[in-house]
Amino acid sequence: MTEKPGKRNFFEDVYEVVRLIPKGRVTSYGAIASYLGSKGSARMVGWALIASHPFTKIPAHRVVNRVGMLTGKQHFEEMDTMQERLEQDGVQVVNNQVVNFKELFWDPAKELF
DNA sequence: CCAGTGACGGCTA
DNA sequence: TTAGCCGCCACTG
Repeated sequence: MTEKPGKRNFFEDVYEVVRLIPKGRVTSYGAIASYLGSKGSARMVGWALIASHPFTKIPAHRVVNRVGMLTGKQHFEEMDTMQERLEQDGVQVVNNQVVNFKELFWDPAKELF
């Protein structure tokens, strides 16, 4: 996807944060964007994940929107892939929604540094 | 170059 | 309280 120098830094940063997400935990796009400094640009985080999907192997299934809904499941290899992977991590998902999302929520700005 | 879109989030009615 | 609109940033057509 025509990686350009400079902006790619933002992408790499997203990948690193996502990779640091502990198993059984989930985070939101806004939290990552805020941690990167581009708070408000949560969309860019999602875009970065799309771009990284087939190229960079990262637990993108641990990233959901601020409601805990698996909005991006449609972008996975299969729609159920995201939910299955989450259940594999021990995260309960019902109706495309993470159960106890608030408890499983992992904030990089707080937990990470 | 201009307009539309998109794994979102926060604010206002 | 719930529903809808606008805003941020990058990419495609």
